[in-house]
Amino acid sequence: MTAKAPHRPSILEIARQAGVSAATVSRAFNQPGLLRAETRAHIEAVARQIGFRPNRVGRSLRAGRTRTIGLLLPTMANPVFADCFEGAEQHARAAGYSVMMGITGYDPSVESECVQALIDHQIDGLILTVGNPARNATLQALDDANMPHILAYNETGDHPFVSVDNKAAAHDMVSRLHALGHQRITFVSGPLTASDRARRRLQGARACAKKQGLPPIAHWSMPAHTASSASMLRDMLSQPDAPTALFCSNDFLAISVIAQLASLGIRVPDDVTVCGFDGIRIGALMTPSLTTVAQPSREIGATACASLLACLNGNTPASVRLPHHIVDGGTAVSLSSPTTRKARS
Amino acid sequence: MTAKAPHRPSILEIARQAGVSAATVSRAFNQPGLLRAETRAHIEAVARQIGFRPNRVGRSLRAGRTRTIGLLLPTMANPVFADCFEGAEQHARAAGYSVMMGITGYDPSVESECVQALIDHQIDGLILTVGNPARNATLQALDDANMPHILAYNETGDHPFVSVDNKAAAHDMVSRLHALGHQRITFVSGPLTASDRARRRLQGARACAKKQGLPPIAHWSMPAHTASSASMLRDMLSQPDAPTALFCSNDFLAISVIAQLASLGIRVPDDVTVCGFDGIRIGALMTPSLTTVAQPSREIGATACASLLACLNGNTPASVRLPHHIVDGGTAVSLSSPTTRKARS
DNA sequence: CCCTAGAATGAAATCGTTTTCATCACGGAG
DNA sequence: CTCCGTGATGAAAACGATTTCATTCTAGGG
Repeated sequence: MTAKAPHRPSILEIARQAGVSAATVSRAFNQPGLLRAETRAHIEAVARQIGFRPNRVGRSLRAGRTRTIGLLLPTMANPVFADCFEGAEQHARAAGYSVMMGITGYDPSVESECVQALIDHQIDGLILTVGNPARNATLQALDDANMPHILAYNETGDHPFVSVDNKAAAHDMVSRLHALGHQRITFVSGPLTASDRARRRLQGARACAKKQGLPPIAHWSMPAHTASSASMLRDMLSQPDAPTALFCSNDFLAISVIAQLASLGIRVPDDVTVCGFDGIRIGALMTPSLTTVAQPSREIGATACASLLACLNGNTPASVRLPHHIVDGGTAVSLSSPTTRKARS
Repeated sequence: MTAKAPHRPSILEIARQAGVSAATVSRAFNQPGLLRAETRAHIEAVARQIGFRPNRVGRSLRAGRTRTIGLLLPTMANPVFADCFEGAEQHARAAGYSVMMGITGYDPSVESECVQALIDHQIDGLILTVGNPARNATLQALDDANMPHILAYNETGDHPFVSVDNKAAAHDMVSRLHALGHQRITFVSGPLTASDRARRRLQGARACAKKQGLPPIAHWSMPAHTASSASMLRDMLSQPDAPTALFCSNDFLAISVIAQLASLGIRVPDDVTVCGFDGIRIGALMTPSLTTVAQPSREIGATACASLLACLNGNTPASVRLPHHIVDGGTAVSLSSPTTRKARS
């Protein structure tokens, strides 16, 4: 029917055409110094002419390593992970590594299924973000399989990680809110209390409140991005001691909360201050722009990748916390001057 | 020093421990029907006890296929591609395939570099979005290498694709703007006029304007998301025949344009109507929410993957255009009632 | 002139799996 | 009783590369 299957040329074809052995062809690519300049040039010429490219599967099998790393993230819909991914992918490619992906949706069973698949593919190492790193079966499996890995965003004592200091960052944000005159601050997180990041951020926020003599920070756990959570917000904000500032555990949630408040006729920041955590790009493009604490997601990915590759070269991995910084936007204003927003635009 | 390298058990270990040959172990996994139930159970027991998992590299080498597909996208920062990716990844995983990623940043040289790497890894097929599919060297290389592939978002006569009908979609949007009373509409795109999608959308928009007797649609090409483009916007909107509606070639750009207008004190939609293209989730969460034409990105990814897998099973791939639909948001209002927005919130 | 160190190359084993072909035992048809 | 098909299994080749070991050849020292 169609043209005959094109049988990609193997190293033996080149060897035959060049009148040398397969070993010599292999050396021409891997240890050119061992060959006479003349032979090497000849082999290269033949290879180029035939369009030869070494088969990475054969190479991987013999070499015992694939020059491929795994990357396991909860979702790509959150720009935090998208940026992290880009940072890691770019770094990996620059180093000659390929990237095999898995998306877990925070589901532990998908996590281990993906990790198993990646291990089966003989990846050299893995960068991953899990829902909850404590007593996590997937991480245990990685240790058991002796698979080098670096956590991104997660923090735990048992595994190397790259993240920001979530506690300190949340501390800074609460401190900033306090400086703006806010006293009653509520921490808002998604349904997953299982998230170690949200938990640390809440801890940091509460520690700051305590240290600065603020009333204790309440914690609202939003069910989902549905309509039901809007009425919940309304009820909570109409209580006698309603908070003047909402500190959302991530930007995505903050944007969603602001949208729901808008649908209730509650204005941000005039009626209530809202801030987020992550520093996603789109937050700066909203009006008013989102006040948040930015973490360097792209660098987190790149650093995790660098760490992992170093690890593959025999170095022992070290955990890193990259710097964060507060982004002053328009969604958080001083309590005493609720018109800041107008001045801003 | 540390524990001896754990030498992942191979099929021969299992064979020895089970007292059978390697072939039999292989069959226990691949053609269980050929074995006596007793032997199979025994082998399975031994395998489970030892914790054996077949090495996909060895398997791939012998089988001539890796059960891995490539996915090459311009960026993950745009939720359109993030969603597409998730759709494809999930579909692939459900079918037992793994995904190897590449991010091109619309750079043709990165495109071909990544494709070459993927081919070297012996992927079975590839889903990709390129900057410009016409006379594209990368696509040519795929054909030459006889590598099955499906374009996502791109459209061309020479390769199978999955997309939406960009012309018709833009046509619909202009029609909607016209119905709202807008006559002077400008199409705004990014710096890359090379994008075949933006080009098709512009064509569709202009076709609609012509058909409905509107003045011809102007085309503004924004330099980048910098400050310089803001002053450009101001100048253009202060011209005598300034447009009343801006149709942005994608949501990301629309959001950026709205932010720049805000910084100029130009209100959307009160002073000018803005709409986008893509239907990214965050657009619905902005206030006012973004008017746009939504394309089913997740399904585009999933469908492309389904097409590709069908293709790997011998089917001839067919191009598909999935349905789009207009999302009426708050950024586009009727010219006669500029207060729609307040009524909306 | 002989011997040897070293450079250049080839032959063959190897990585882990699949698959073809051969072998063996067994049971039923003749 | 013989023969043969069939079901169950094993031995070995194959996939494409790398790498060890052996071999050949050359040049230089004694």
